[in-house]
Amino acid sequence: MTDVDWDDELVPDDGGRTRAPEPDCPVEVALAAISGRWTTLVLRELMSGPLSFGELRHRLPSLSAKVLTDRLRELEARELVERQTLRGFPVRTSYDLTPRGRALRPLLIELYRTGNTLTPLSNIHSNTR
Amino acid sequence: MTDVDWDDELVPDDGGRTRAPEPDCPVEVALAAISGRWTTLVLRELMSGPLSFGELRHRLPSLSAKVLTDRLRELEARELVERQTLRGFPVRTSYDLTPRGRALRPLLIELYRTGNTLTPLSNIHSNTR
DNA sequence: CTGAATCCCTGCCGATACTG
DNA sequence: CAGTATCGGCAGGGATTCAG
Repeated sequence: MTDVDWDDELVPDDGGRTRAPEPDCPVEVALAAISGRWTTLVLRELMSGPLSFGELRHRLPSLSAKVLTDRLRELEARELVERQTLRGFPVRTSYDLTPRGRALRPLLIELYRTGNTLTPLSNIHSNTR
Repeated sequence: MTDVDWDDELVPDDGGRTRAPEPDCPVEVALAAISGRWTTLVLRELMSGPLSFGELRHRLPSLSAKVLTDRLRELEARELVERQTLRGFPVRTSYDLTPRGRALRPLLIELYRTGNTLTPLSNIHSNTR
C-alpha cells in the first residue's frame, strides 16, 4: 500500500519507492558509482580502453596520485574497474573497465546531454558590481 | 589541436575536452544540479507537480527542515525550482519545477535505469564473518 | 507554517613526503 | 613506475533551538 501517486516512469518498481537516501535504491547505486571528484573524468578516460596508472596521470595532470589511487580503489571495490599488475621492469599496472563499468557509458552521455540543455544560466539575479 | 583521441559520443564537442573538473563542463553542470544528499528525492517529489514546504517534509519525513531549505535554495539559485509565497494565514509556500528543472527528468530516469543494471554486486570478495 | 541561526562532527580531497 | 603515509582545511549535513 502506498499513499503517494508514484510516477511509474520515474519509479518503475518498488526499488524507487523510498522516502530517504537508501543505499540500495537504484538511483543511489548509480550516484555512488560516479561519486567523488574526478570520478567521471577517470571513467571517461577508461571508456576508450585500458590505461596504466601513469597514463591516467598524464591524461589528468592535476589529479594527485593519492586521489587517483582512491578513485581506482573505489571503482575496483564496486567492480567497475579491474586492476591487473603486469610483471616486468619497471612494474606496470593496467586498469580496465569491467562490463559493469562499461554499463555507465549511457549515464555519462546523458549527464553531458543534460548539462548542455542546462547551460547557460540566466543572469538576471547576478550582481555585477 | 589535441593529443588524445576523443570518443565523440562521450565528448561530442569542446565543452567536454577537459582535463580537470571545470565547473562549466556539461557533465559538471549536470552533476551540480543533482548534487547533495536528498536532492534527487526532492526533485522526484516535485516532478509530479508543485508542493509546499510542509508537503515536502511530509513526503520525506527524515529530511530535516534545515537541509530541505538548503536544497531548495540551491535548486532555486540554479533556476531549477521556483518558489512562490502564498498570502494567507498561515503562510504557505509553493515550490515548483521550472522548465530547466523538468529537463532533469531524463537524467533521473537514466540514473534509475543504470543503477538497476548495476545491482546486485557480486559478493566474491565480501567477508561474511 | 516556513523557515533562520548555531553548533559540531565527519569525511573528502589536496599537498607533501616517502617506499618497493 | 606505482603507489603509501600523514596531515590539515574546509564544506556538507544532522540536531537543536528560536523567530515571523
